Amino acid sequence: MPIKIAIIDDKASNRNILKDKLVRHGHFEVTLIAVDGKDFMQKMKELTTDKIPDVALMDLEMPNMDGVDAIAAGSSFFPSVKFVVLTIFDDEDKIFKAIKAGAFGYLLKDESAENITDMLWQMHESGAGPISPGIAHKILQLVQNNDLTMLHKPPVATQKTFFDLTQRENEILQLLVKGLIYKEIGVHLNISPNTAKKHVINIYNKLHVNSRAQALHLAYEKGML
Amino acid sequence: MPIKIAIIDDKASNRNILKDKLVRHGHFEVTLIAVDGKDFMQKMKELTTDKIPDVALMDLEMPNMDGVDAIAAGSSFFPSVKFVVLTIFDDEDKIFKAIKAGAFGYLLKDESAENITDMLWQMHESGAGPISPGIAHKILQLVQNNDLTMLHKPPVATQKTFFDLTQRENEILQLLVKGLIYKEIGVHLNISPNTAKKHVINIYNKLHVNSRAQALHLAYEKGML
DNA sequence: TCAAAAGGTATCCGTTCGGATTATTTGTTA
DNA sequence: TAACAAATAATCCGAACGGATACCTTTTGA
Repeated sequence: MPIKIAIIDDKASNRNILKDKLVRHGHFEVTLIAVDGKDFMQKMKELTTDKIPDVALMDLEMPNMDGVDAIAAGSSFFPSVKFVVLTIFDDEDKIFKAIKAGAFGYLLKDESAENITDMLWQMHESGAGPISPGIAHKILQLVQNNDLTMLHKPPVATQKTFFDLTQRENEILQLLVKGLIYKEIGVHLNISPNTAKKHVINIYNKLHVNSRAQALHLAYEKGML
Repeated sequence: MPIKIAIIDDKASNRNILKDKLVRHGHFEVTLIAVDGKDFMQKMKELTTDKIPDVALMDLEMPNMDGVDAIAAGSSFFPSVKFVVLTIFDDEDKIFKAIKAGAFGYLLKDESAENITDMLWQMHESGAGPISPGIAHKILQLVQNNDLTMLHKPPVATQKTFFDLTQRENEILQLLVKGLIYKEIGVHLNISPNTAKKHVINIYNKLHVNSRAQALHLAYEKGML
């Protein structure tokens, strides 16, 4: 049984070349191709079970919904999918955000095509997430330097990792989680229920969801509380 | 100029085989061999400047002074030396401790000799610490779950059935959590949306709540997922 | 200083939800 | 077998929600 792959990249040539390399390998089957995170989430919802990918190769910088957000949302809603970043970016910030969002691997695009397919195959064999050597090194340094220590005792910027909710929106998210209705949120914050609603809708847009339940799901899964 | 290597391992056969492989490669020169951490520190102090190793291949479990302590001490006193763990242990605890102690790389002994020499050479070329794929994967997971891994706090005894939800009700709760609406729940379970709704209302009654958000809140807080 | 970003308010509309009620069918167990 | 829990299903109603849109004020950053 071939490994089912999803490719998410806003650049057509990237998508095509990658798909080519994968199918040529023989053990891979590309079951989903998307041009950005939003497109990916959309298409995932419409897939039949047998087409749900084992692996999602995710670019990072994309319009509408970037890779980090897509991984955060995707790994919550489709936990069986292994999200592997495939990008040209190797800065610690992006690496860190992607990992915290739920990335299972992180590959650089300057890796040779053979290396990429090999590492994906290795992942299937060993169960270990594929990571480019240079990235592995940076992750190690991340652990070494107290970039992690700040996470032991969350100072301020802990949940600012993704989705960039504003101060107010975070406040309101906390109340949403408790199950308050608009009217009650309004009372708690001394604002109109209409305003509360406006904020909530804004939150939905940022999280790329469209109901309380979905928002709470994401919030809990990604530790935004 | 060859890369100067130190080998620290309490097992003679390991030391010899490794040394053999390295010298055979041609680019390496073994300038120090020690049987444990203490021996390593001792011998380092007596080395002439031109013999100070570039890399120290450090086993972990050793008498007198183990690898972690040796890395901690060694990286303090000899900051120019890159300490690379070479061991059979791949548990997160050892990995984490070694990294915090100052390890620059982490290789597993089940790596082939060619791989090890290759990765050491790569390190010299790229400046990135050599890390076995399986280890890289675990480090990534360490970053991902560091709040759990580091401050491992077993919450409460496993609860299973808190509010005596029936089988079906639990199924439906799972779907509720994902943000499905009645119609969708019906489709997923091949039942009428009305029935789905009935179940949900029943769940609310058992949990003593009256909205999806509140139900999810309880479900997450009480670990019913 | 001037344009964005963030926060606040309101209204309209169709959909979904939560609650209550009633009823049939299928197991289980006393 | 009688009683009961669980699952299934339908209907009615008012409340709440989600989405779009338009407008205003305050804060902030280039």
